Amino acid sequence: MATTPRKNPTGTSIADIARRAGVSSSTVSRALNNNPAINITTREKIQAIARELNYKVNTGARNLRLQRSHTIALIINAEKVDGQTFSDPFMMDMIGAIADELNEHQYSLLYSSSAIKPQDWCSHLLSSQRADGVIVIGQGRNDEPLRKLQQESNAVVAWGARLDNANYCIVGSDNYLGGQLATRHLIKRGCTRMLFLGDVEHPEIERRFHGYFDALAEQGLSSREHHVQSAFSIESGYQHVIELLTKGLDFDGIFAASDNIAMGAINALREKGLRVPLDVAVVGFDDIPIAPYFNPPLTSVRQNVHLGGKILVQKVMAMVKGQSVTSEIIKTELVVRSSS
Amino acid sequence: MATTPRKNPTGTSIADIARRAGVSSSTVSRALNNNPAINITTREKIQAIARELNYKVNTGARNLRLQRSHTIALIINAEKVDGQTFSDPFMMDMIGAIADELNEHQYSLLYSSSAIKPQDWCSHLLSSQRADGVIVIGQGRNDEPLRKLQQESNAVVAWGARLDNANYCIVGSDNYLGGQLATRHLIKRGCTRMLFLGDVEHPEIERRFHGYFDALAEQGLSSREHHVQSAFSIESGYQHVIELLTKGLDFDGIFAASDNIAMGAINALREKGLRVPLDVAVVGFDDIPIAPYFNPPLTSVRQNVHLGGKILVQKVMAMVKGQSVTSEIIKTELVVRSSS
DNA sequence: AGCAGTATTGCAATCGATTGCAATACTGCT
DNA sequence: AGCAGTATTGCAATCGATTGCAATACTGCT
Repeated sequence: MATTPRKNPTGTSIADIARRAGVSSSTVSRALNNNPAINITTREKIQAIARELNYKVNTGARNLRLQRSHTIALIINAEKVDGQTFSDPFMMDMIGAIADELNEHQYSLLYSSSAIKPQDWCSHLLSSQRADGVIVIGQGRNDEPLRKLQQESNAVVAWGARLDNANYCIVGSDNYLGGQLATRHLIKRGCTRMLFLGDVEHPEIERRFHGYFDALAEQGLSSREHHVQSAFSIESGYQHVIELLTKGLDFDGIFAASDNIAMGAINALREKGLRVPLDVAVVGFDDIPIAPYFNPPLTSVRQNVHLGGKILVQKVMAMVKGQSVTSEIIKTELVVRSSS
Repeated sequence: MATTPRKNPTGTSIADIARRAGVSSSTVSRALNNNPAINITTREKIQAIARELNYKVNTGARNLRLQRSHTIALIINAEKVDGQTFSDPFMMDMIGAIADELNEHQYSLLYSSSAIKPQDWCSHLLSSQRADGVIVIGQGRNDEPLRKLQQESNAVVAWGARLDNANYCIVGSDNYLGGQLATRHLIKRGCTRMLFLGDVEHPEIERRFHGYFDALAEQGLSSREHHVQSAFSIESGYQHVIELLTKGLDFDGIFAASDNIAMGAINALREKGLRVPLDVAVVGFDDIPIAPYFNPPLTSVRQNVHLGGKILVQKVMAMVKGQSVTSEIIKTELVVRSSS
């Protein structure tokens, strides 16, 4: 079945309504904006005509005149694996939360995956006046592009971890606390030879590692191996643990930097005949929707994604309005299940 | 740390370059568009100045003049569960694929979650000239809003199942085939008392059910229970199976309309002491990234999400260009793992 | 030098909505 | 009737980029 396109009659413009109502477009514009300067009778007549003609304001034209875009850009700053877009339920939740909150503010959401090169962020979004502000999810291994973006714009908020030389506003989970909670829990469960799985080049992961490291130190313990370069994917968690076990590394507790990594790790452990949590206890991070339904149900550090999305939007909106804004860290909590 | 906003100097405009170069803005515009009517020397001089001033075209203004938006709107048409945004790895992959493909075409992606009411789709996106075309993921229980959208616009593509009275372009997986493949596989595995989990009010699910139903009929089998109203969530799969088992329903095979449902179902089975696949074999749909890492690894019908995203974009772009376009069904394949 | 013919450039309008200011219409009063 | 004062409305410019058409500059020729 072929869907043959018809020419879209470009819709109704203010000029059309003006002609129909026998007034000037200024009057129509004011009437539609409910400007009390316009006589109530005229106003209602014009509004009726607008309804009848199914008039919808041309957002582009209005934004041009008003020198704003009424749009926030969202950049998912995550590297792609094998040309495949990074896929994490955590992201989906975050995007949803942001979209809903922007909707509350009557703002549009311009979505950009990492397909746009960081050096083009500015040109693509801000300089070309496409967005009033930018939300970036993830700082990446190097936050240089983010700092540059902030320099050229006045409304950038990133989801990530607080960095010393960051000039942009950061909203993120208390990753350090999360790392501590997870590790203390593993210690309490009797683990003594612990493994951290994650790529500490990512600031957020580094904070998680730091909390983990300090919690171990509290008890005079040290980490078996920590600099495991692991992306956020299930596959990488699996691969790394297989490798480590093949090398004969001995451990009884794993703190994984994400639930995806944790799930991959558990698969590797199972494959090598190790039981979770009996032989190795595992704690993840994120508490994605599937965590309680994994086998074994995953102990995880919960990030409050919906609150995070909401705050990200509120910060960026405040900056757009010219208000001054501070970074914010959101509490994390440990959700204990059977994997530990 | 407070991030104090500075006023954004609105960037450089063509007029600025014109002043600087001592020419008219027409000349600048033409030079920047590499119009050969402009002397090559002038052209290069102007381009150099533009680079120096870090000029970026104002997309809004250009689009207004050119009567286009160079933007495609993406609507995730999925109901929310408990006010939480629908979250499925499948969606994330799809969004990523669409974003990447649009990026190839130099188009922007305007994202709208289901927070916008369907009756507002048109006003929000098309009438207000915000998007040249619309991609809708999911037809929902009732595709009336979609049909209306198509009527008012000339570029709507939906991801879903072919419906008789649909006037819009549809791209989707071969759900019927998927249902058949899954069911024939279960039959071959020796299942005779089969259960379908899914909400057949959704056209896509209905197709899956139909394939399932017909495959059963081929062997003279019938479905134990089919009209299980199950959303796409893990929780609902879990809940339904718990209820059915509590009612004492007896079955040895499950075809779940999504991997999420399948994973929930498996949890319920396990909780009730049933083994997968020994007591009950389970097949899901989607083949989300976690499927092979679930325990047991999930047999599932794979949807080619990346191809799907690509085709969705190509269709909508073709329609925007005024070309005529046909609906398209993408092959599905069964990926057999240990859950069956 | 003068002219036709081409090469370059600029004027002015346009896309649609908004708004400061001026113009007009109306009101109520003496 | 005439006037001040208020209530309504419209003119014209503006946001920034683009483009048809006209104007100007230049080229090469006799």
